[in-house]
Amino acid sequence: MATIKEIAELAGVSRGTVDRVLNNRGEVNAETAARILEIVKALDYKPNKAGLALAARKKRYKIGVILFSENNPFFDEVMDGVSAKALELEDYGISTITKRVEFDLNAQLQAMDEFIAEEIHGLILAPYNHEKIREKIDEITDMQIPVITVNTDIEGSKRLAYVGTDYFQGGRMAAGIFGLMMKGNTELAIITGSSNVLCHSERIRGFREVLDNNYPNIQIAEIAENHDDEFESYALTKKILDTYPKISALFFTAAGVTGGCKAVIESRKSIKVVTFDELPAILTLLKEGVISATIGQQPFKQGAKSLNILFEYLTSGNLPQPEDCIIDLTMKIKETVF
Amino acid sequence: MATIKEIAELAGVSRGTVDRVLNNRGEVNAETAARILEIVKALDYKPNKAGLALAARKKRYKIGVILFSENNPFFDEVMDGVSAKALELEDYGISTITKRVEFDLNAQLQAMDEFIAEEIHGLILAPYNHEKIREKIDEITDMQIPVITVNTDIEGSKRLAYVGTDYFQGGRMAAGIFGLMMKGNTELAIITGSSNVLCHSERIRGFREVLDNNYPNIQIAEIAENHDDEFESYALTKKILDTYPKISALFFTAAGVTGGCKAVIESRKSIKVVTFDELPAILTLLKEGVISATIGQQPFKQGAKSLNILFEYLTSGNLPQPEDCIIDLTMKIKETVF
DNA sequence: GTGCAAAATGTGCACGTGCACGGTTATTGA
DNA sequence: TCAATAACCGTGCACGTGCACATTTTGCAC
Repeated sequence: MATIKEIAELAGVSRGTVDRVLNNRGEVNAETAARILEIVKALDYKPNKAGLALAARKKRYKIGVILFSENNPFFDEVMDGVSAKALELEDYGISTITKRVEFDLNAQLQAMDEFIAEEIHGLILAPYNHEKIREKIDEITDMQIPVITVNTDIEGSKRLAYVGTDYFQGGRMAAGIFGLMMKGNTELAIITGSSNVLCHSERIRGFREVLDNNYPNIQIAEIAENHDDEFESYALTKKILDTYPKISALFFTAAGVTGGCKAVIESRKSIKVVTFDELPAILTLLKEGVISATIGQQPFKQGAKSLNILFEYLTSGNLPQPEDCIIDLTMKIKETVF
Repeated sequence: MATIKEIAELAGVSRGTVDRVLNNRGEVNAETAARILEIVKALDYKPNKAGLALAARKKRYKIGVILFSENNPFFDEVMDGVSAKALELEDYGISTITKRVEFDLNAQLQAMDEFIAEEIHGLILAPYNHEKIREKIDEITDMQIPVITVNTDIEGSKRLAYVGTDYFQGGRMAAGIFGLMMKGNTELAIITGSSNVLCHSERIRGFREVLDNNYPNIQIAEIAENHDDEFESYALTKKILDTYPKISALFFTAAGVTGGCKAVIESRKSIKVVTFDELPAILTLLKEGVISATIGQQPFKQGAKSLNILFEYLTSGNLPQPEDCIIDLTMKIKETVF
């Protein structure tokens, strides 16, 4: 692997000149610069990471992390992922500050402002979906502070990248699972969350696409909306199971799963349930056979990936590859839980 | 983060003395050593990775990689994982040499001997399951060269770690998928490979465990053994489908999948097929709906993980955590293939 | 050709670690 | 008491990079 010193010797100049060319700092004779760049290209020079890290040790990067905290084990895992990566990158000048805020527009805006005041060098944000958040993200980005949206994207914002799953694809996957499980003409219902939350609407869109094209035998009897309230979801599910006796499956787009499952258990009917995430409560229901399958979003990986992207961007200027940012969905069934 | 220099200042000695204590090189006064170790512990000192890498740049680690090559796209992907990690670790003194050998005892033994002669510092091996390979692994390990078995383990050998999936768990997962898909009393057949190859026997063991305990409605009509020969598998499958007209599903433990599926297509029956891996041929069959689900073994990840474990061991002396070495199984259905 | 900026280039240090070498005390033997 | 030896410890360099500063070369007016 080539070093700056080697390039300098080959070009017949000193390390300093090569350095100036590589980091376009200071004036260098055009011919010399061209010669150096040629050698750089020929040797496929890439700066040594260890040397880079050592030299950059004086300037540390402070990364702000804003996640939701409403007794949400999902974001606990995102946090674990960030922390694990932070430990790994400690030697490379990365440190993190975290704020866990309620699911509330103003709380989030305030947290963002506080981080600006603290002069962070990058921000990882699980965003509340609102125009004002988009504006604030753009404002921060314009200050040369890269922002990563994690788990939920704010489309049209100037964020550096979105790290999370593909909601549409998640819906398709759920439909595929029902397609495997269900025989003959049958009905199912969808229990979803607030329709203005992207994850629900997109999952339903993907779900429908697969059903329409591949499984005409499966009909959607009703799409019921709850508001992340377990009791509301319980009542809703109960009513649906009473109203449509032919229903044999339920698709939860993520909200109110435990409440809904309570109604399923009480109904004593054989209902196939598919949902998202691998929270302890869901895994328990999976193990008990109430939930047939659950689609995981790898929150730990989302957290780790987010920080890694910021690290690469801040230390090397590397832009994230869009395909790297989309986290794979996983699928769990009873036999994969212990 | 503490450095050797800081520790030295606190202990009132020089960097050299601290270095001698940390790397137990040379003689140090017992009291001084104790004092230093106390400070080390108090500050939770961990050597700076960048400094370490820079200092170790003179001594490079040569890692040998032995994988099978019988037009096997699976090991191509393992190789890709190794290569990707190798690129990442290039700056930390890691280089790799690869040998792709046929599925043959002597070819593998010879490759191992050649690597010994080349004075490798570590070995990643997709082992041929044979007593002589176990002996050779032990011999290499006794020479202070760590060995990683990848994809298949050689149990009882002195290898540093096994990186790969849990075969037993893979069988359980397959059974779980059939459990979801199949209704009422029904029969299935298992198409497997050589019974002395661990992956087949273990998968069947796991498969049976789940069926016996959870799905008494599913009966195993026959377990047929082929020898990784697509035509043999085709004939075998054809015969089974003729012999047992009630059969509604096939479980391939990994060998002869395309041949078997050819017979399934020709039979024009509705047969649920579950198998392993995500080779192009299998993904095509999945997309076409011939295969219902396939269980992935993340070969890329296996390769990357193997090299990473060797790196950690060689540069820092870190021993791998057993739970880190077991690679998660993934599950793909039609809707997750593009 | 002399002076004098400006442009171009060279040099030295810091970062944290490993390691070779040299140096300074205690301890032993005569 | 003195030299010889062992036990113990300090110093300097290398590794690759970034950056501040020093130095040389060039261009230009007089």
